[in-house]
Amino acid sequence: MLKISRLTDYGLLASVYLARKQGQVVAAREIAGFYHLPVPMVTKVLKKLHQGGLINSHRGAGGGYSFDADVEAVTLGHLIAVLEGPWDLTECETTDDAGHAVCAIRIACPSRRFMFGINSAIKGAFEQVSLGDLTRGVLPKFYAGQSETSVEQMRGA
Amino acid sequence: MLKISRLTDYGLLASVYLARKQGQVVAAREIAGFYHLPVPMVTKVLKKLHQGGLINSHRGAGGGYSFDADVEAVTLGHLIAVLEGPWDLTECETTDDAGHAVCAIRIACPSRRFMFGINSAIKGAFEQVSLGDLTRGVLPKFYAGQSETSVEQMRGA
DNA sequence: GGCAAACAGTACCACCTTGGTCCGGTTTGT
DNA sequence: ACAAACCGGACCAAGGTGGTACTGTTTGCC
Repeated sequence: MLKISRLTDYGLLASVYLARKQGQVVAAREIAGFYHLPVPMVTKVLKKLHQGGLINSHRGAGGGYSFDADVEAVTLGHLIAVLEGPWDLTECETTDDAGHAVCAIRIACPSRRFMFGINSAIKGAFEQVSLGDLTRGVLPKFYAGQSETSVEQMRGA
Repeated sequence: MLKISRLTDYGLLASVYLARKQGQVVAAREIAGFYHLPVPMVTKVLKKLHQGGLINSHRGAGGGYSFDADVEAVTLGHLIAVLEGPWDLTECETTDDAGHAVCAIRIACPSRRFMFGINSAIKGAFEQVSLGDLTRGVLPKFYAGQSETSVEQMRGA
């Protein structure tokens, strides 16, 4: 029902934590402790981020994970893509194992074309927020005329 | 995982069907037959639409549902709000029965402020599409510079 | 060399939501 | 009176989600 999974949420928190300690090696335990989250959940999500190539892992004693890239080069869209996997608002374009469209009325469907547009809009919105924005807690250019203003202002609107 | 429920999807189809036969009374059976959907599912969703005040119901033999309003006055956002109920990308602002915030780290959370913005962006996108647009199958002003063009063109971009 | 810290991988389970069905009741046109 | 159609539930199976546990493997450090 149009919700991000909690795991993805944890992933964003972990990413921000790592980004704020850019270049440093941080153990999963530390992140879990900071946010009061179950350790296994945090390790699970960190694995995903690592497999997605967003963070580096360091095994062995004193190991952990580190974010070494440019915080501006990573977008919220990128993070969600890695954490949530490929997603779509609808099954309009989904195909089964045999490659056949899941939706039986696909051709005649009145909403399919729109869902594609809405999808793009959402992904576009995600793409406009960088990890740097997240760590700073400041809105990016994304909202026309409200560039670099605090989100608090927006909430009042 | 960021998907609208199938029930909501059915609701959109039913709305379009009714909007195309604006003012006419149509039985749930007819809509279900047209889209090859299970009748009880369609009735369920029509009930929701009726309770949400979007369509009128006519009981008794020869009864059914009718859409009598202006197709331009109803937005996709309105439809989804009725069909999906109140939703949010995250539980950032969700409160339990006692009115306490569900999220334990709400104040310090680095992504909360952004989720609010993204949420608004998505709801805004939904708000830009009218039921009339859906029935015509044409993109509205919503996409700057692509006003009133077929969505097919957009897909190629 | 051995211990412990920390990641890797995988299996497992309880719970909730979702999609779908069914049934008895009420309204109303013919 | 009868049947068509909505009304309002209860009900159930399946799948996804959140969370736990356990067994490796790597590596720093004494």
